[in-house]
Amino acid sequence: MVRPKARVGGRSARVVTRVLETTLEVLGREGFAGLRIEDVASCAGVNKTTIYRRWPTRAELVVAALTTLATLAAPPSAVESGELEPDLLALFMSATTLRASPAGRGVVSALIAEGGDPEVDRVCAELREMHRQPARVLLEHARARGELPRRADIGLLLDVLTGAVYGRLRECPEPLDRDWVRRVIRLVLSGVGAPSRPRGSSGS
Amino acid sequence: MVRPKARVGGRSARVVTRVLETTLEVLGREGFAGLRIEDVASCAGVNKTTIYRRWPTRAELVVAALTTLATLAAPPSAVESGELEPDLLALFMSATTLRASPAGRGVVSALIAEGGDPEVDRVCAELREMHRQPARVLLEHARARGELPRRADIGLLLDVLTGAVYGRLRECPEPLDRDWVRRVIRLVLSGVGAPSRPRGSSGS
DNA sequence: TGGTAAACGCAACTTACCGTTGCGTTAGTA
DNA sequence: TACTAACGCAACGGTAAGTTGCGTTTACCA
Repeated sequence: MVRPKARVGGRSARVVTRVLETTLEVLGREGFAGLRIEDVASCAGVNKTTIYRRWPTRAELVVAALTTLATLAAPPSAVESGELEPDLLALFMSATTLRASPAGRGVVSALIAEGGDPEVDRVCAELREMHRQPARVLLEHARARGELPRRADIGLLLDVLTGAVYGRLRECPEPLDRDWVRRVIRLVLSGVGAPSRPRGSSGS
Repeated sequence: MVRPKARVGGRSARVVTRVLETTLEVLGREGFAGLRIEDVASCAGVNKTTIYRRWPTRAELVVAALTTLATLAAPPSAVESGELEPDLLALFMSATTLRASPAGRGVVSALIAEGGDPEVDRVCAELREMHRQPARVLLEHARARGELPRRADIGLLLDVLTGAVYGRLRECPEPLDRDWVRRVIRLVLSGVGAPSRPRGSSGS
């Protein structure tokens, strides 16, 4: 069996990068339902045949775009200041930061959208779990150092926090209101029995 | 100007009812993206031309289905026992009850889905607000009788509660876990400073 | 009870996008 | 420089959207 010599550099790599990047852009503009292959092709300056040969179905294209461009799809590594509330706030606000770039909007729309296609849904669920992970770490560290009670249910906290934030992101396209996010975090942390910080002394 | 005699009873009414009901069923099965007019037509035992003449676009059909069948789309009138936690629990669990009927699944999918069409999205937002209303009333009554502190932010409570529940409904199709919903409610109510009920004595 | 026309069924049509195929051309690799 | 993987291009068939014309059914009213 003669292994065909794969061409990894040069034109092929350029095409792959451009197509996947454009896919995320169009995904952010039109959503999954409105994503047309020919639209992606023309925006990427590529013939649609090229796309079909590499990614047979629309779902595979979107899956590839979300998984391959890991640098974009990956959640921001949380910078821990050591205080739970401002760390969580910074983390959740990063969704708004992510939306600043065209491809980032595609990632966010994948985080909050139902694709309709089972394979796409699976990848979106993975992506959501990836984005939950930094928050989970923050909560676990906070519990380890006593900022959260030892019996705190971190899974439940994550469900409520991410549910509220993603729900808000889904319902209106405007950037997150920093103060609203802060109040959500305070409400939930206070519910689990975390010591509340004074109302005024929050870093902007 | 001769007013055309409208035909409200008989065949026309039967057709309208059957089509709109079928639309919700198909919406629950396939989602908005996968809803095909010809599919609705055949399932309703009606020619597709009939649908197009009455509802020119797919969006208008879905909007009509969601708004006209108000008895299905309407949220369950909350039966107040006088205690906040079990009332909220019963209210949120009704989403699962709603899903028992084929058309109810269409309503639920409209509550949690992004349509892609702006008009459909607007109606879905209205529908969500309709379903938030009973919970809002429960919370306001609870605050009025002192079960919640006077300074409790009811809008915020609703954002967090519905965000968590709808997020859960969206991510997996299984019925809501009653105990999980109860823990969400307790977490949030405890956060706002509501007196917590004993852990065991909840009317399952 | 019969006449009128609103509403429906049916078939044929255009349009749009999907996804495929064959073939010529470009450009990475040896 | 020779080879060929990968791309561009054009044309194709398939499916569903949405439209139109016309004949048929049937609700409404005199």
